[in-house]
Amino acid sequence: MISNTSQRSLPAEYSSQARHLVAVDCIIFGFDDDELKLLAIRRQIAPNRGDWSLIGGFVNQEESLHDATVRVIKKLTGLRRIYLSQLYAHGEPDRDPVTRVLSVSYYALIRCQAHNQELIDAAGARWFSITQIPELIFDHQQMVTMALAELRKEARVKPVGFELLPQKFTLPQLQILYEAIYQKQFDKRNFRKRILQMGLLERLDEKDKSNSRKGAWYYQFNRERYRQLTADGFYFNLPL
Amino acid sequence: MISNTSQRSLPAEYSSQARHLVAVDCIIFGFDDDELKLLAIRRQIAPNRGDWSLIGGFVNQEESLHDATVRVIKKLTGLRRIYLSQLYAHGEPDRDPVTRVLSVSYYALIRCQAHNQELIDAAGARWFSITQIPELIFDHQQMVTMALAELRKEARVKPVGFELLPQKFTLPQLQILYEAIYQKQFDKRNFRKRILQMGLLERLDEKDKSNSRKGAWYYQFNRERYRQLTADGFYFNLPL
DNA sequence: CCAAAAGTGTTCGCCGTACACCCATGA
DNA sequence: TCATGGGTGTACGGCGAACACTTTTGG
Repeated sequence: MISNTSQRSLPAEYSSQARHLVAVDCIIFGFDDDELKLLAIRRQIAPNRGDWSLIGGFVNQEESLHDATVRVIKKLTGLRRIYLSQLYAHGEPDRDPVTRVLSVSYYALIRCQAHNQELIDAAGARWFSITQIPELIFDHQQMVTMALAELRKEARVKPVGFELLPQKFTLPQLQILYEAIYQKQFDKRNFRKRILQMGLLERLDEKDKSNSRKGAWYYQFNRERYRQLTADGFYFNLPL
Repeated sequence: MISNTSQRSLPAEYSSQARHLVAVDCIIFGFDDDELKLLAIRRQIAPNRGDWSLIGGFVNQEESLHDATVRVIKKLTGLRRIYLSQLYAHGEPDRDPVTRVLSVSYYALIRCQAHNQELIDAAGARWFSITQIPELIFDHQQMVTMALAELRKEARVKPVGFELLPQKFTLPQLQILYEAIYQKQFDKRNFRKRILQMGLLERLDEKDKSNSRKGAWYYQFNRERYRQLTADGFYFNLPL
């Protein structure tokens, strides 16, 4: 394929066009200590070096946006195999004060517990409760706001919540997660009824006794069943 | 601001990065002859010159994505002041066979009737019923599919349908529009009930007699009232 | 036996759905 | 007067919302 510097073989309508720096930025959500959290890092390049920033990086010549996002997340945090969804292309010419950089934001959901070790390797990475996010560079705060809105929209109609929990989880845990996402309390009985009615959870023969003497049953999300039902026209739906 | 060719004053972390061609492509919907329609044009540059294509164009150096979209639509069709919403950033390296071009797609809704004259000026532009879309270049067919899905999602929860109708419209017209969007028939009584219950339509003292002897009342959408209600936590909702 | 969290059912009101006839009018 | 499209009301069922007590068990 034609590289950046040898443009002579392109048709004039292509070669005469402006070329742009393109970055990806990633809003990474996790769930821990009964709180929804955001991963931020200290920016590693000037200007604003050391300020809090989303994970991000430039898109290489022959790399898809999705691949760039995966690469950047992997490099800066060690995380891989996480839930990723494109959010928005941010194209204001002055959004980066240095020069024009287009940025495509992605939001990501990860299971904190399964990845803590890897994150320790990421110098400067830190989790913030979404109720206490520090000042972020450029338009990153706006990206977070959009991502949260999107997460709240998605969590009603797609089983994305489970991307934030361990494979085995309890119903009280699940409810606390949803309460953290929506910053709102739900009725225990109604919440359980709705979740279980959908028939997507399997109860395991094991209890989590870390929070009570009685213990709470572990459940797991049945992905296969979800695929089947979806193919039959079923829609995940939590009227919160 | 720093131009494309004089990169020497940028920090090394910026100047060493790949630069990309970035385009916008626009899925323009209209409603006419009781059908939902898509606007396509004959591609004006090689390769694939003359093939059916979405309206699109490259993003200039100091131009936001939104501005680029407005400019491109204006230039190719004469249309302005239309409803625009960003859809997706398409970043596969080989999506354009000539060279890598990132494309950000937007979907647009316009009132056909109000703009027919301008469109006549746009050589090669044509409306296609969404049930009979011709073969489109590159990944444009996929963009249309995404845009349709998005329109169907949005039309349930936001009053976007009115962007496709004249200011004055009748309830039979409105219903036909929704039936065209969802390719599904609705019960007349229930449809009217739901729409009118929301209290967003005002009946005018005028009838459209072009389709029946009795005539159908004209209505108009009350934007101001919609803003008020939305501020109070009201959500537009059509359970179709 | 007590504290602390897990688990469970019922009632009520609203809304979505199905469904069939009268109205107005120009030709 | 009749053909054509415009307009209207009701009954039923299901689901979301509100609500309080029992169960388990480690200390």
